[in-house]
Amino acid sequence: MKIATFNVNGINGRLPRVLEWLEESQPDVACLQELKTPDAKFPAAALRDAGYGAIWHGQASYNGVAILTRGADPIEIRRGLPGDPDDNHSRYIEAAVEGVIVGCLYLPNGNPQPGPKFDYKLAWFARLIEHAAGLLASEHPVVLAGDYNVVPTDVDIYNPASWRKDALLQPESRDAYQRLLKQGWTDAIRKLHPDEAIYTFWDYFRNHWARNSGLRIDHLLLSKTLAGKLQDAGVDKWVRGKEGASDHAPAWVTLAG
DNA sequence: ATGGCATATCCTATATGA
Repeated sequence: MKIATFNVNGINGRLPRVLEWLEESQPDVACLQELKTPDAKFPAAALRDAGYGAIWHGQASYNGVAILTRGADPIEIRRGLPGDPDDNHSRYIEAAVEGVIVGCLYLPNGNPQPGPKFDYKLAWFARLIEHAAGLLASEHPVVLAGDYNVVPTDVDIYNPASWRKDALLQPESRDAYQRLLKQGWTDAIRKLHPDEAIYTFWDYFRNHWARNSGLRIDHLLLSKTLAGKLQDAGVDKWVRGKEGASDHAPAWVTLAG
């Protein structure tokens, strides 16, 4: 089974690029973030015509997450993280697909920091860690895939010095990511490529794509029960090089069985 | 400290992103 995560930065404007990627990469499951569309304008029909069933949690202008499954409809488990009834951002959706629980997440960016947006990021992260503990305790096979907005280590960015004040590199952000991993999750790309510089995001500024000045912020975390089935993991970097691309490229894993 | 670019919406202006 191939599971991918892709921050599309606007599903409607990006639809031709997304369909092109689905056709080429053929993921069985695709987690999408930053839909930037209300529920009513989600392009479900076009995706169904491409062979994918979908569930989505949209929001006008910002955020928004979806799970696509090839040749089937995802079975929704929940939308939104528990722990804060006042949080109205669409950043989490969870489904069951062929016996695997798939959590699709869009963690808050947190800039500028310090400030309320950074506080929200850390609070959301704490809620994710709490929810993830429950998922692990269930002993179900689980993948937590999405845009974590965290550069885990200095290997995961072309030049840490120029981003040292950014929310994505703060010690608090990195500590939260490590606390999550220490529950027993496996960062699939880093597990299979321990030393390689691998990026999933290149901003639109300063010719960063052409110079490969990227960041690794999109991650697929595997529960203990799935880590042993990890076969391959990578990034569809070619997607970022297309005309009209998102600033993120899709990341993916393949699992045995 | 700012801006560079891109997306979306209450669109010749503003908010957000990372």
